[in-house]
Amino acid sequence: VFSNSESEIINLEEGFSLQLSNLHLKEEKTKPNTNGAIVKTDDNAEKTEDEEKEDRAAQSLLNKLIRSNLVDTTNQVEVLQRDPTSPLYSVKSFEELRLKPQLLQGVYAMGFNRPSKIQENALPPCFLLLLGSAEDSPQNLIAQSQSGTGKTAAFVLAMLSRVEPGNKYPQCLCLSPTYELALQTGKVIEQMGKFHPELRLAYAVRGNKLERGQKISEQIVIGTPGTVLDWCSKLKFIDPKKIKVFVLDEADVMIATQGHQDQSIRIQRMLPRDCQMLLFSATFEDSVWKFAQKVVPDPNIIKLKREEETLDTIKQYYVLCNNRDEKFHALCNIYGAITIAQAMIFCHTRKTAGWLAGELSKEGHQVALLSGEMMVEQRAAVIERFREGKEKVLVTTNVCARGIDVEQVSVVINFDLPVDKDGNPDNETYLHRIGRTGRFGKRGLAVNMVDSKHSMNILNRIQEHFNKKIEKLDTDDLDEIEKIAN
DNA sequence: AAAAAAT
Repeated sequence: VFSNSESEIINLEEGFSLQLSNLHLKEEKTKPNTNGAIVKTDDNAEKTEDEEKEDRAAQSLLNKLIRSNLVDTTNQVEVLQRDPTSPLYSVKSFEELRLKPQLLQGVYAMGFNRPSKIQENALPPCFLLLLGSAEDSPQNLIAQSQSGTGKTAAFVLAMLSRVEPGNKYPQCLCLSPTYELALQTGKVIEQMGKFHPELRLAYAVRGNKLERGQKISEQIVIGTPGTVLDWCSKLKFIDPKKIKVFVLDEADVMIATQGHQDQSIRIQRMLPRDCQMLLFSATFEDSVWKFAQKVVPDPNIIKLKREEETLDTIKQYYVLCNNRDEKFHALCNIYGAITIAQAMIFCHTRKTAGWLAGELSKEGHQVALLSGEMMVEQRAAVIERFREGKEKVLVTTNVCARGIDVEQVSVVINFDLPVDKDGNPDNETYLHRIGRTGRFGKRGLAVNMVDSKHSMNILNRIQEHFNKKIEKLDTDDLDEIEKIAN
């Protein structure tokens, strides 16, 4: 089915009927682990050179064809089942899930042909009933997998498959850490569910005001913690007892003490006992991981290991300066190089972000600013312009550190290094920030601006944590920068 | 420190 001829490629694009069986002929081998975990490893050992060459050609073509993570080069998935004796499901096609035709149509219309690695493993526990398992209740899940591996589509599919469009009340609830991410995920839900005529989505976000006493008729709700909590409790727009699926996107921040723990847990306590809980994130710091297992009853656990690879596609540099003004001038020097595609510049505070955007404008560089202190209407407009490519450079805070998916972003600049409230390096945020680039296996560039001995020390600790060299960059050497940016 | 918020 797969071929290099152009006519066939066009057919594939139009019909979305691509069969990828050729790429995954090898059966996966599973071997039991000491603590009941199953570690699956793709075995490529007996492939001939020709086969490998064919695989490589096929993969590069596919990547060009379809903007998705169809071909996942991940080599290790760790699955820890709630019941280690039950069979280990792993779906190789969306058909196996026996989705409603309207939903399958939505999946294919988005350009997904075959489940990504995380989807292969994460979907079965969400679909046990459909797969004809003896299990009667939907299973809970904690899933960790790197940026751009298809987490969003996995939990959106889980929600859409369980929703009953005929029932005009909220049945699925998804929480996002920020306004912008809620909008983005909402778009995915809308796209994937667009062939279900009756299906509606409500946005429980800042600025979305409803009349008192009103009830929400939409079957799915996506929102940010504060608004969702209000809608469930004092405003009573949502009856939390009727929620069947509860999703925490960027789950680690959603349950972290320094994050949205209070509100998320208060919402969770209002849900019925048999409500399915799905936690997804690219990172789970140790203490948060323990807490997750405490709040999610009998979870299935999926970990997808690809940290090295993520960092392989993203080149990391640092620029040595003595103070904030020097950082600003260094940034001006590389502005031309970073605007070849799109760039995101992260600052520690809203104030710095505002200042930096102002200074860059004064120098005649066009930049957009996005931070949490802005009005929601303005925030929606800015992120939209950035998505459309009307803005090339976005100066922002940690509000955009996670989840924001703009394909053209090829450079991430840490104008300030990510640190937590105690001033220690924030490794999780670092990985999330630089994960805004290098998406879909593309190459990405991260530049860290260092302005003191203290921040150099923080950078060194980040470098040690990921065990990955961060090289020095001379911002006066424009040739070198252009070369890297290209 | 940022984010969340009909406070």
